[in-house]
Amino acid sequence: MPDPAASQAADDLVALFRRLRARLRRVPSGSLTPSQAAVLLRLHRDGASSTTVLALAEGVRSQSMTATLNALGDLGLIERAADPEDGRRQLITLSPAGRARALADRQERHAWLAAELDRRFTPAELATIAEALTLLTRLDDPGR
Amino acid sequence: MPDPAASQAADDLVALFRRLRARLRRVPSGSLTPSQAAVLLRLHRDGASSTTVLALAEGVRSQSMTATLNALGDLGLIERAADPEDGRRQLITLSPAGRARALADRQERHAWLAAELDRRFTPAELATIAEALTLLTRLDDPGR
DNA sequence: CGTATGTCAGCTGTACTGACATGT
DNA sequence: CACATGTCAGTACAGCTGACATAC
Repeated sequence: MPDPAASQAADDLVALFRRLRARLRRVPSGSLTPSQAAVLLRLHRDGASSTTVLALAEGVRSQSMTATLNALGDLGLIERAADPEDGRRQLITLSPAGRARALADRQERHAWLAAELDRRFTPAELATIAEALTLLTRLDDPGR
Repeated sequence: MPDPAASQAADDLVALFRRLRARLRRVPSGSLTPSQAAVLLRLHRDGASSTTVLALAEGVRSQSMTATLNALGDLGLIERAADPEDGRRQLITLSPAGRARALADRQERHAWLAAELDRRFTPAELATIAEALTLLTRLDDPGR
């Protein structure tokens, strides 16, 4: 039987997720879908990658990542090249258009949420939130 | 230009959401889908309701709620009755089976997350998290 | 041969919009 | 009539599994 505080926090976390997710979905965000934007940003931050690596990083299956990459490819935002060292692998990089889009989209995507956080919370409250978010990333650590 | 701390928190919040959502999705949870379970729990907590009211509470359109309610109806977990005071409205209540399922599902659904929180965090850290979650619900407040 | 990478096809869950019947 | 409630049909997104080709 876990700590009642943990049980309460679990309830709150799930409830917050459901409601905030619906809220975030309604924020206009360029023409890219959320998963497309996430991959674009990751490529911009971490440089060239591959389907499998991106899938692991985003926590999805490689098949799902393939679909996202196909969409980004159709939009001309990424380029694929065979890895000279391993013919199975594809090196995926941002096209020039993709680089520009990553920057623009980042601005647009987080503007609403950042403004809301800034507007609704004091610096002290923001510090508490930031600390909790850092802690919560532990939930996503593998295994232990 | 918002506080850089707000901007950073917005980044972290979105990233945490993406990854934690994927994680939570993989937790086995009875046979009910997440949205079905959420509606069942709400009916159990708040009593009889209607399609429109439930849709507003869950932050979805009435058409989407209709689909969820149809699924719950097919499972025999809810009952619908015409509102005697307004023929357009349907009074939706839990069936006896629905009441039992709501309780059982609640246990099962949050067990994993509560155990993880309990396992990975100290009481002090849990307190920080609980405080931040309380703060963050403000984001979902209407308007101000 | 077994393993790893990546793709395609098909399914599910969830929400959306538009069109519409019905009741107030 | 306008308005509210609820439904059905069609579509989009994002994940999943299974089957498979290809390269190591």
